[in-house]
Amino acid sequence: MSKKISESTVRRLSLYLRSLREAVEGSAETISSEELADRGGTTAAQVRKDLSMFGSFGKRGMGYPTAELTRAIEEILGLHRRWRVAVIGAGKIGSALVAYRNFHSRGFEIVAVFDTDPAKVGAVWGGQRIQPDEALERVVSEREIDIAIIAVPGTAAQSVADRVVASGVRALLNFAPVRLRVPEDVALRNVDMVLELEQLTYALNSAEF
Amino acid sequence: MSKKISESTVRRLSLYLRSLREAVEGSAETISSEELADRGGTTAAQVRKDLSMFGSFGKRGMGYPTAELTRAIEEILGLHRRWRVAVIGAGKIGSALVAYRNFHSRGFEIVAVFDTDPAKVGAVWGGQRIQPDEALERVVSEREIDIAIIAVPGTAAQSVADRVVASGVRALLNFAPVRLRVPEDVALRNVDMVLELEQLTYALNSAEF
DNA sequence: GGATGTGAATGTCTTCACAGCT
DNA sequence: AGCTGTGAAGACATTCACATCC
Repeated sequence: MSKKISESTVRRLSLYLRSLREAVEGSAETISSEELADRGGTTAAQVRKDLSMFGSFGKRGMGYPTAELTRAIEEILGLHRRWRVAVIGAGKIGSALVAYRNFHSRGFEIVAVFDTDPAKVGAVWGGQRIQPDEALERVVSEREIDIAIIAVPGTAAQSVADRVVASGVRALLNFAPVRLRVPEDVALRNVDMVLELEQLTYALNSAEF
Repeated sequence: MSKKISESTVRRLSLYLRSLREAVEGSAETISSEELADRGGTTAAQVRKDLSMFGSFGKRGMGYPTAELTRAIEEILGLHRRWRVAVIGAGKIGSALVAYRNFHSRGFEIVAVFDTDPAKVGAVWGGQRIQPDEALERVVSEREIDIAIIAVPGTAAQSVADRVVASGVRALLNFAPVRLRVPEDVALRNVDMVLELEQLTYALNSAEF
């Protein structure tokens, strides 16, 4: 165990975790690498390799104990604690994120929402009063935000990123269709819906040879 | 050229395309692999490899002609035509998608929206009347939907996927946090926001060693 | 017996480095 | 001279296959 962990491995851990939670609910005591593979869309060998990077969780001949492995993966992914999230941009996407129930149930707490539009500031969404853009730096550091979700137009995204990073945030989830520059100790993930659609059109377009 | 194209290559083509459009607007006649690399967050060699998979677009000593390369990549990605999209599920996410202006400007036309909730059916969003779930099969095939965006709860997602695939759709963009099973000739991309957040918490959690 | 954990083999993607055009 | 296009090398990821242990 304990080599360098690839991004794909981490992504698969999240998928295994989901299957494990279902298995725990279905009160299965153990689960095999093969079943985890099936549900996660990969192979049994891959599952074993991924897990072996972090330790030895299974029992030979038996499989993996579901409850224990669930806790182990939660620990690896940092899900043993709750995380404080700010949503920046109270447009349609921001609104959908604030209302998204899966965040809360998976340990993510939206504790601040921001917008530049004075008409929106002051409104209350899901218990959060929308705060003005000027309050960004102060509130982000006071409220100890762990993760900033950027849901502003592309033109504003880099500036928002710079400001939250300067205020101490080390993880960004960016919905704007632009490539953000961040210091290398800041984690960044992009959700880019047009890009996903373009992967689909590529597939459609090449399929009709 | 003309070997098997990897998913990463296609993803990068979308990013190059974005930079190219900016370059065209800035009226740059040509662009070098190095500049494309910079803007796309990759290396010059990677840009040249990616492009060389599809042809020989550059001039040695000069770089790539921006306008021509833009058209070439649009052609490769299938963006020389418009695509007909259905959004299934008129919740918060569906609502954000219907309102998302970048779709339309990038060649994606939302031509149908569906929901099971009788209270929502009949409402008009962005020019689209929300249609009842029962109309899914009929409308999807009549309106010749190319791409279905699945924005329903996880429990309903597989059934919706099966139905649109049966109605002839060959490309799905899934926002539900479940692994969908589709025939192998159907293109599928997932947008999974909890999974993205979990990649971030992994990074945060390992950073504080 | 049955399923894990893991080196070794294979496959895939990225980077290097330079020949070949313009 | 400058920058592309591309085989070859290198890095990385996945799959195989089997010894190991419950």
